[in-house]
Amino acid sequence: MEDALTPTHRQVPDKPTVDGLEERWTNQWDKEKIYRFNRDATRESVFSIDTPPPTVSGSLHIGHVFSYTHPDVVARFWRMRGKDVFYPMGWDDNGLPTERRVENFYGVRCDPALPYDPKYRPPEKPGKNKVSISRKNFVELCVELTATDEVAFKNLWRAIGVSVDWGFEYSTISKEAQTVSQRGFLQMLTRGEVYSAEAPTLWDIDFRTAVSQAELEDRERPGAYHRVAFDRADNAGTVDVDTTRPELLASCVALVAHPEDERYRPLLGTSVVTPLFGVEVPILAHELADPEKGTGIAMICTFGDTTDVVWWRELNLPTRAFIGRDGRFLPADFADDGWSVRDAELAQEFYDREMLNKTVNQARAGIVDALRSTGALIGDVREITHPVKFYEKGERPLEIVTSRQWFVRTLEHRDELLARGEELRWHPDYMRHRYRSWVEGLNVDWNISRQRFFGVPFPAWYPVDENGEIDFDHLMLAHDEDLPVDPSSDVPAGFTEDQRGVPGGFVGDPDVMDTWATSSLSPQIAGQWGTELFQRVFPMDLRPQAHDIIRTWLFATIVRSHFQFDSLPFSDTLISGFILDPDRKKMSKSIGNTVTPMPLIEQFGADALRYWAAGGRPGADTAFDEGQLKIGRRLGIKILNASKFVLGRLDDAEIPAPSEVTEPIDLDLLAMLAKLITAATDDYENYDYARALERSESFFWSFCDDYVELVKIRAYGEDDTAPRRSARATLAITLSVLQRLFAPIMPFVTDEVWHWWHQHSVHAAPWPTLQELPTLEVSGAGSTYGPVCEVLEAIRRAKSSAKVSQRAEVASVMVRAPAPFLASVALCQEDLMAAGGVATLTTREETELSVEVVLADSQSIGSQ
RNA sequence: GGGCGCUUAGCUCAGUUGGUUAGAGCAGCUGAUUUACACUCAGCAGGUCGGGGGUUCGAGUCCCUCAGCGCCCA
Repeated sequence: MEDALTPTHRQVPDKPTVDGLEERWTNQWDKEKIYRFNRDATRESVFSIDTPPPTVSGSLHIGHVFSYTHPDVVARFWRMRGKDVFYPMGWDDNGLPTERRVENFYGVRCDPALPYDPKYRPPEKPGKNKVSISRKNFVELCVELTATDEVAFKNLWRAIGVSVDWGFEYSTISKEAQTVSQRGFLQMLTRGEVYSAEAPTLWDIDFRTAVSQAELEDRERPGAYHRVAFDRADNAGTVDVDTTRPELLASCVALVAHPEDERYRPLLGTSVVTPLFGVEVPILAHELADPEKGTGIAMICTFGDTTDVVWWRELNLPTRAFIGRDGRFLPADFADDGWSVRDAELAQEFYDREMLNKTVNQARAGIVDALRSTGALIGDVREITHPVKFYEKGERPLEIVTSRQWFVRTLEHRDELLARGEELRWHPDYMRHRYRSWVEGLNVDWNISRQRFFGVPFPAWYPVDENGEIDFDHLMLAHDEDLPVDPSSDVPAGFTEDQRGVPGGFVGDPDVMDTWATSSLSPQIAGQWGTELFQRVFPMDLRPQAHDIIRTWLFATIVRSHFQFDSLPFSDTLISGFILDPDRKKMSKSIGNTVTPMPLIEQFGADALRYWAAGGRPGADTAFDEGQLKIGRRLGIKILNASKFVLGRLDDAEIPAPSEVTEPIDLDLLAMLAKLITAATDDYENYDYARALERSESFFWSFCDDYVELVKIRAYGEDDTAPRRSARATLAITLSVLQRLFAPIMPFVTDEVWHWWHQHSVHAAPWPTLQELPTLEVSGAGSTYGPVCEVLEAIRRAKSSAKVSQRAEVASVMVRAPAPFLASVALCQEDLMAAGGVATLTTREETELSVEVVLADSQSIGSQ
């Protein structure tokens, strides 16, 4: 500890500059391996960070600088506090965003039916029409492109001084991540936490994949209410139903009204007949039916939306799902036993003519015409705007199709998951509400299978029976020691490749895992689950992330850790806000208001960007402000110059010890410094780096402008006197502390100035403590400094209003004030007179404070 | 519809448990200027703390209510 703080030399450049510090110190840190994790560390001494792996297929923007600076600042603080900081870095490269980027970048499309071409190269420029290539070729291109993307990301991370240990770099498509992911899956399966089922699934008809509840978003879309008359089965009249989706009439399995709704109560338990198809369906009651909506009675179809799924499940209704994976209507058989249909032949004929193979929109047009001509459509169609569920990356409304998917049981663990959310420490605390309302609102289990290509495959195969049918009930799983496996090229135990897809043989599970199913294991991947490392770093200390992925990444990570380890995956989470453009709009590629960071680093310096980022408090959306970059740059320059000034004059002798601080003003400054250390340390421990910065910054500017000005004549005088030694010791101590307080936020400039008088990096130096200071009475801190500065200000004000130089001579100063104030001034009288160029200073005890300043060669100027 | 956050100087934001005259930076204005720093320094000006009501000796801060903005969930 002591050694790292003891100055070894003084070597101050003539013209210090903040330009070029990034490359110099980044290289030096690499060389000295400052950020390398100590693998022998015990869990107690470790501070581990569950770094967010960014989506590398996205574009780099200023938001990355913002959100990655925050955990880095925290990491640097704890490193200086003596923790063994485990700070890995990952890249999230699997998943749909990468597939889309590859499709557009190369002009290709994956067709799993095509054979692999080992010599395939994509066209130089993407053509107008996408070229179909095999799955393996497609995946190879994904791997290739993400590798170059990752280099660009890594360059930025290094440029802004993110202090990760690059020895722990991972990517979510790597073999290691796939192994962890498949192992996690197999163990969930063993414990019964995951299941596969043929079930209603949220489905994007363009991407041809299932999506999960977390990937939904509502979009306002035009729609129309159609009032449709259903004949009562007893012919006692009609029941009118408003619907926005008349094309689902064939899938109608019931009508539903609220149990308390007097209008429909008498009808509960009776039946109606669907128009056009003549299918008899019951009228049922359910709380979710909204009496205010339309006529107050709704059609339940399998499946128009997620409410239909709830009704279908809770009311035990039959399934008549006809929308296929391409969004077109599938064949229906009205002669089937499950139907209670008046005239099956007529229904079949109508369906086959107006519905079969049609898109949703085409079928709707046909149905509406037919309803109108039969008189079942009541009144006019009423156009409305209503929220429609979309896949967040999709372009057309989601459909709900029935398909076989893998689900994680989240619903039945809702209460435990809510409790985990309460257990977690959130910064800021109010972000816990986001998690709670998400978990409370879950209505389907977490679907983790995607019908896509670039992802982690499910380590499973199914037997094919003698008739060529897939037997989903007799799953064949990979063995742990064989992981990772790809069931599309690997073969299950006891089979050979030539048995693939033939009767009596097998097929591999065709799907890949949702990207969150892998990234939710980031602590296991980064911490190398299964090795000795894992016990040293898990559960992690900190999960930093943005608030938009609380319902996905944070939630999913908690689910996995709760199941696997019966614990939280991390004790604290630090939620960062979004970056807004200067007009306070969210930055996004589509609006075109994103800001590219690299040119800003060149213009202002990485420290300036970090300064701006560190000003954003946890959770607060922050506007991008170039003005803040200028101020950050200015602060960096000031740190250089102040350090140069202090150290440049201390190069001819030893720096006096703390015990040699004897002058009251010096002791008072150190008392204030002690308060600053305590407060800033407290701020950092509570993840309030912004406040720590603010305190340090304001102390630093006062130190430069007031304290240094006050003592510079005493400190740099000719004779080696006790007052001179007192000032020199104070300057050295304060500078040392301030350089370290700024180090987490401005790592480049602080390491530059630290090396002017120390051998090793400031980032390996200990965090400042009160033990470094002389013994002090802290409670009255500022009682001398404050009054002295007030008099100094009065002198400056007098000079400023007389429009003369601050160096102008002052003939006399008269201070009138209460006794304690005068006593403080007296303690620092010589410094004050020297700093102000004052010839004579007199005091008089009075209740009101006033300072009278008489400039040399001038009129008396009074001021208060 | 439910929830969360925000609303303080022209702009960006601090303001810890209610307690002197509400702070900072930027921008503006007035000046200074060779001995650390023009990427500087000093000074000035600028606010009925979103509106209304309440609790209190005392409210930017606590309570109620209204309005606007943003986000989350349904």
